[in-house]
Amino acid sequence: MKKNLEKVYDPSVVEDRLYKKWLDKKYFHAEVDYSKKPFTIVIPPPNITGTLHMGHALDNTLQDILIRWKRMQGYNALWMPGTDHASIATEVKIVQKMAEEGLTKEAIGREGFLKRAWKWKEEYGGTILNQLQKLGSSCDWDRERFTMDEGLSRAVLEVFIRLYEKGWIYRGAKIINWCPECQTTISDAEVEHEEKSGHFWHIRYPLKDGSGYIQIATTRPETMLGDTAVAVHPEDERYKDLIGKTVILPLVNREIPIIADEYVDKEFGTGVVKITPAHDPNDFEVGLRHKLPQINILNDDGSLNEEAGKYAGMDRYEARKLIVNDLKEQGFLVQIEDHLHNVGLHDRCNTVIEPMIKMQWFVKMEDLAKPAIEALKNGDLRFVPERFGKVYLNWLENIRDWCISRQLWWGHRIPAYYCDNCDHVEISREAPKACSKCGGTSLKQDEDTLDTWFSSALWPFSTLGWPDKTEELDYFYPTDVLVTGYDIIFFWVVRMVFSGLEQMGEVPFKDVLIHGLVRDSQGRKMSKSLGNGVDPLEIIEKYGADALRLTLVTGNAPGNDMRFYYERVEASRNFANKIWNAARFILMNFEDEEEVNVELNDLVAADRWILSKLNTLAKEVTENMDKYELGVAVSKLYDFFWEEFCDWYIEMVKPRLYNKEDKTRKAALWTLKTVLINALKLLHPYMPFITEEIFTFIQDEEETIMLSVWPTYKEEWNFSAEENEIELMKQAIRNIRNLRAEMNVPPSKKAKIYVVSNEYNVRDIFNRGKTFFSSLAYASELVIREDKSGIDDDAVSTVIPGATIFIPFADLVDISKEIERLENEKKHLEQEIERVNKKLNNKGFVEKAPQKVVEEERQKGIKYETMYKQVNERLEALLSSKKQDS
RNA sequence: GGGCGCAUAGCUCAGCUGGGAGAGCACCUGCCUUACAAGCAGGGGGUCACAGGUUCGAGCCCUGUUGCGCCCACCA
Repeated sequence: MKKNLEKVYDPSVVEDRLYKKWLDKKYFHAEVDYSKKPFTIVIPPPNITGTLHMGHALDNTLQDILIRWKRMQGYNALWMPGTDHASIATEVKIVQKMAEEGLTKEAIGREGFLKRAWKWKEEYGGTILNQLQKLGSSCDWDRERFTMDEGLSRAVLEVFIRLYEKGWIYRGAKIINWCPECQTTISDAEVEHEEKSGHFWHIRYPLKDGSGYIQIATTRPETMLGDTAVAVHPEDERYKDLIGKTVILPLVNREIPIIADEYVDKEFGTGVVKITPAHDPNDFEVGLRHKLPQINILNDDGSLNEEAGKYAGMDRYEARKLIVNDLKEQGFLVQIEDHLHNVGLHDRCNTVIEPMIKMQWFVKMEDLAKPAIEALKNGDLRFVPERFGKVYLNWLENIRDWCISRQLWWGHRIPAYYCDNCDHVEISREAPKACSKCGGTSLKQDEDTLDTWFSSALWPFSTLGWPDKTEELDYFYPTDVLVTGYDIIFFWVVRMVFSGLEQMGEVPFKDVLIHGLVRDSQGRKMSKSLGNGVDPLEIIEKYGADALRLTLVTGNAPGNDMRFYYERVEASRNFANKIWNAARFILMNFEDEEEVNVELNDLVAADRWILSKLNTLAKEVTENMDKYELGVAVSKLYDFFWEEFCDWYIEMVKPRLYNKEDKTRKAALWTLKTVLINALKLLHPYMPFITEEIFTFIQDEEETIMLSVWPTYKEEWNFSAEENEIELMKQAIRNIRNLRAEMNVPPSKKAKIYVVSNEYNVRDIFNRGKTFFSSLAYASELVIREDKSGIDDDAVSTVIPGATIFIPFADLVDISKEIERLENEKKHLEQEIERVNKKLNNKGFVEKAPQKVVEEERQKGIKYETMYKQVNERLEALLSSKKQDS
């Protein structure tokens, strides 16, 4: 080592250079290798329309930490990357872009549209992956996949056909969620419920026999145009006699029956419900039970159709106003009540969805859900934190059939072919040449595509080559952990689990690590419309990817939301700066050294202490990471590096480094380098760039820290005696600093320090600590004695277990102030002794608490007793000398 | 209606299986000490939301209460 690092660390330069090196060297690439254990993560594929936001940054930082860590532990670590075609999001985007050119989907046709979409994908689809690289993500880019790749599309086709053949995919006219804006069906999971203030319109429907009226209440009066019955509860005394009678639907003048159904809640509203089977999921069910006609009154764009008579062609809300008005004029409207109710919105465009009956494709969920439920219950699948398992279960246990067809073009087209001649439906991997039933040759493929989540549900195995029997699949599946946000459990996690179990016979991953949302500093969701989003790339540009990554994992427990603060990024950046400077300092001192070969026997107490601390650190950090406690792990690393290593150890060894004659200089250098390298390794998953930059600078023999060996606990580095010794030194130094600070003594003012102890062992410790003790405690000289003879009576003092330390600040110190200080300390010690004694005199504690805890408490008691005696002695001496003075 | 989470220092949050309350930022004091002022040393500040209970011992476990937030659900 001859040169040194640049004075200032510039992440923007270093990060790009290192990432390129990692790519060139193919460090991220994983090949099947049965001699090693695999560790696999599949990325939650970002949408090709996406650009990196804080949520991605968090999600991918967590994954990268895990994958880098496992790679260093010797696993064959594969992080499978790729993107999702995101059918609706992408299609909307492309339609918008076409609109700017004055074009529509219909105008250019399906083929033309898909051509454009693919072109768009080629152009922008990789954007987010490039951005992930800026973050340092160590994905195996050679294996990048896209949900509409040839292979993955084959997987989709295969799954569709298999499920169809099992009878688990079917086509049916059922009530579905329709988005009038996007003009497509959406699944239940895509409907967001929002409480909105609306009205409750009370309307009376006249009885046909002229005997009066029956009063209903509705929040959507326009749907009355599609009413085909009025329902009451079978046991409702008020209406019992009316069951079976007929009412005349106002405005429409349709005769509809009064039926009885348990679905009606007697207590709610008037106890009478209008039944609109075509536009309400419950009414749909009621309609089926009573064989009611279904009258669809809506067009696909949300306007009313010809069934609506004079209201045909009007927008649904416009019609609502008019209908209310007409009802009022004709005397059918009884009252209008303010009412809070849940409105279903499409999560993509916030349009109020309309339930409608349409012929669609569905996945029957019952049999698929069962094994997925079982997998969680029997422990094959585990959520971290565990509570999300309940969310998962709750969803699966109440799941309804999954509507998978979409009236969109961008996606996997449904492999259903309809015979023009006989209406037979042919499900086939390839377009059939002739109808298998009638032999007709004119077949048309279903126009619809599949829900985008249908393909992402297969991601953990489709990316590994399924349906082919590949080595990759055999080796890397099931994956080890899935990292994602809680907002996506229903959409994706659930569907991957049942798909994996069904197609592969095994869970797609063992653990699901759930994280929360990154919010703005005020706790609001980051959103485009609010404009409060923080761009991760700007943060990386300004502070470095390491700083961003560190910020995102620090002080956060799994599953909890976090707020984003610039101050916290600065703190992270400062830590990177600290690491850099520590390394620079160490290198500086190596400048004239060719090689440092040291044995453990050569190490002094301070060296052993830090080594021992490092040893414990490696153990604890690994344990924390095993439990996905990344935030805890990283804060331990932070504290160790900054406090123990920089603030204490480096300061302790400075005198040894500066003295070229010092026989322990080499030991210090060796220890500095050893601790630094191991700390860098432990930090590498969190801060990959700066650790790599320093590591490769120091280590000539290894070309990357990425593939270096993860530090483990070594019995020979366990030095508990030296740990205690140095902790005692630290306490002495801290006490002296306190004294000086309390008396406002400037650091430039050095002072003679006396250590008085009647214990040989303690004096020995101070003797060994002389070198650094003097510099850290601002001592001009350190005198170690057996008794206090010859020390000025007005010297200030401080007490540590086994020793009293005196500083003769004769002219700086006010004796009465010193007495006050000692009295405070005495009081404090009295309190401590009392607390300890209380515990030790408590029979319950001594008998029931673990031996270790009791013993610890005894030791504390002994320690405080000694200190108390020392303080008291000091105090009495001062008091008597004060008397003499006066 | 059901489920879940949160309530700890001025702010934002950690606190792992119960064993003497922590961090970052902010604030106050003193230092440009030859790695780092993006720094060093020191300091103030908390009946861990409230009320019960279990325990030798509770921020942590149990019950209830209050406040905030989230998710699910077909009261029209």
